[in-house]
Amino acid sequence: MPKETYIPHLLRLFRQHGYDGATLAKISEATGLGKASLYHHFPGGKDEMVETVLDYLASWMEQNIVQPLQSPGDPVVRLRSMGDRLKDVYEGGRQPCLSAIVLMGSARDLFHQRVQTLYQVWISAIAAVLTETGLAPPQAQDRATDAVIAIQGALIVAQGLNDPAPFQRVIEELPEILCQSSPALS
Amino acid sequence: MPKETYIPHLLRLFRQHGYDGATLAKISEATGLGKASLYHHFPGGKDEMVETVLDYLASWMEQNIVQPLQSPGDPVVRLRSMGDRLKDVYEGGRQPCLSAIVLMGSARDLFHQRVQTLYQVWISAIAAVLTETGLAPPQAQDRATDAVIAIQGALIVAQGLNDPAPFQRVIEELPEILCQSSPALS
DNA sequence: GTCTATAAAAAGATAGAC
DNA sequence: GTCTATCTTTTTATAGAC
Repeated sequence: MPKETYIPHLLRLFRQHGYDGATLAKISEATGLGKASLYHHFPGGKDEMVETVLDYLASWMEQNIVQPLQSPGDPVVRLRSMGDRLKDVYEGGRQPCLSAIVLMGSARDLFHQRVQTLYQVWISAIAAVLTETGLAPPQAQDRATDAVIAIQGALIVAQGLNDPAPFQRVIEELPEILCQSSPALS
Repeated sequence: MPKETYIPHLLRLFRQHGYDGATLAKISEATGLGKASLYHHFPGGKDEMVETVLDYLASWMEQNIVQPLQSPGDPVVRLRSMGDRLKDVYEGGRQPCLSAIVLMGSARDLFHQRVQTLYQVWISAIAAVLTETGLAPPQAQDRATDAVIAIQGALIVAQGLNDPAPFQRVIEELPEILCQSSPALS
């Protein structure tokens, strides 16, 4: 099987156990591949596996978040579509964010640049939409940052409370709040 | 030295490397104690070390967050004092949250109950302040949850962008936003 | 309370057959 | 492309001296 086949398994596993907690034994079990086969697909070992998944997530974000945000139409509608995609990828708030996960392990330095770029791209895409609504660029940047803060925070709190409701509420409310003329989060 | 001596070192190390990434070798180096000495203080190994640090953080939160929030005075002032203490403990946004860290490793199940209780206590304390301002209990609960979401999210984004500014901005703005009659975050 | 030394287990990685 | 078997290194944990 081509190595792309295993990206969903790897994503799930790294989200569940973190970089350091996802041992080759667990990866082997989750993918159904022996260790040697894993090294055939990913000669660089775990690092290359995480890299592959992060690359996949970057292209997922480009396709499912950034491009839809750049398309024409009502800003609120476009932000709602972002929310729908986020509910998909985070399974309604039941799954944590891999970017946050890799920031919190011994692999932070290794992948920090990738995560930073991913956040920057995401924030910029939201900010571009908000400037369309008449918001000045600096305020749009702050408010877009607050949007990502709310999403990431909601994922953490949903994990902590073991209840996806906070995440879902944030996703519902975010589009309108972001487009209010009186800033809510910024 | 009594084992409390090593709590700050352990806190720093677990925040930096996560539960799985903080090996006994690193802990030994950070504390200046040999492995055998570590087991003398913490017979339960790493699990007991994390437990000890989480217990410390729970009592820190009771003293520095919950009690000040319950004291008399202007709600905005009390929430600002919470912000000051958070800036201390998270070193201005340069350090991640240990609660979030333990949620994202192989020790999640082991410590999840502790983290859940900690979040619940924190949210309830904020909600109690907000009901004082005339907010109905359900809305106060939601808005208090949003406050913790904003704080946790700001820590993640500050880590991801490698820039403490988002955290500091959230801390500055939070007290007023929470006490606005027109809800900002909820 | 701290150390050195050592054991036991787990994790990462590779060789070579099929 | 996948496997079994093996090897190396790291990690956790303990025994026993000081």
